[in-house]
Amino acid sequence: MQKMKRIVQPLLRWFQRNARDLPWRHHPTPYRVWISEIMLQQTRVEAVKGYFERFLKAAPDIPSLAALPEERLLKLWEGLGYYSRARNLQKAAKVAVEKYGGRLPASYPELLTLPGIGPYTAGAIASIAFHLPVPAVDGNVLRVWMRLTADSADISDPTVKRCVEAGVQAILPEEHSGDFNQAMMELGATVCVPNAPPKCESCPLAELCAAHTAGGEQQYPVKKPKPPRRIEQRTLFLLQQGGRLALRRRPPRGLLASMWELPSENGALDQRQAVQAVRAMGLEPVRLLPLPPAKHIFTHIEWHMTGWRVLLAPPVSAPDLVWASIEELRERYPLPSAFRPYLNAFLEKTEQSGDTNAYSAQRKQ
DNA sequence: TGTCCACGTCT
DNA sequence: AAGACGTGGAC
Repeated sequence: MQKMKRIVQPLLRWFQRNARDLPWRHHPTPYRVWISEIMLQQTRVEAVKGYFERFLKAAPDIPSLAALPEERLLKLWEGLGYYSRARNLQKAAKVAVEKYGGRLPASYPELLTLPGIGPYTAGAIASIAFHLPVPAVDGNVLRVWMRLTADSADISDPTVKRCVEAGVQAILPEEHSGDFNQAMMELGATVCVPNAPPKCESCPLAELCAAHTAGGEQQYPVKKPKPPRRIEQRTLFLLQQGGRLALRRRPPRGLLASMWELPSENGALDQRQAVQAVRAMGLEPVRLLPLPPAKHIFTHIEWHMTGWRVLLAPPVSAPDLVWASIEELRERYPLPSAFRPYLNAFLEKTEQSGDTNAYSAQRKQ
């Protein structure tokens, strides 16, 4: 498959002229490349842009990342999703401090041992930051490669990815491995896009592309359909008292681990059941007002939510809850996006006038 | 509305 | 090997 060697020069030249100007490309130090690559796992460039610089400011180097309090760390990650990425980032930072003198190790196999760094990310850091000749095959590269070779193997199969890694390894330009890997990903993100239609008119590799010359770009890549999501009914409570809102910490494992949430119960509770549930938390409801239903879609679950706004009789004592002010909702407690519709309902009722805070700003976008 | 991106990593 | 783990935007 040395034939694929012909893509190298046109691709590198195309990348030189068409690389997007992205914040993490400015000073591609190992630390910056690492943070950006973890943020970019399963996450679009546009979503990461708003997080990268703020994160770097809060944790400018590996020791400061290792020392960040967990709540601050998760707050910096709030809204990005896959929160275990943030925890693994910090675990790896601690390993780097203890084992590698506060730096990332400059070798692919050592990078692979760090939490949160798998084959793709190890390849990306090794090639982009350390200029080592290692492939970095992500979903973009896989799609580009399968189209270039008109290969109808199922990319859900892990062995197929290993074949593509071997193929890239065989043609990788030793002196420009990082640029080559980035160029493949950039082409996949901006030209050889998923779904209809890839922009073959502006592709530097169109004439070398087996799928294109056969007129069938869109048949690739082939992959297994995903299993359907399961639907869960949840009832959320907006427990209000003196302008503050009750929050609860989620368990440290599983869905939205260690994030904060609105107190909630399984099932769609009617008013009578909701009163019982609130009493079971150690609180005395004065009035319950229904809130509109909302839906949140995770990869594998759909939450169908109903909500109750609950006015409480003081004094109030519930051991598992904290009472957060608007300021603390914004600055302190990491809250996943799933709760935003109901947090907004609280803020709309609580805000004095049209002032701006983090959530009302997000709401207006 | 629903489907896809989104192989990325961990378990 | 296959399921868990978020989010938002494009179409």
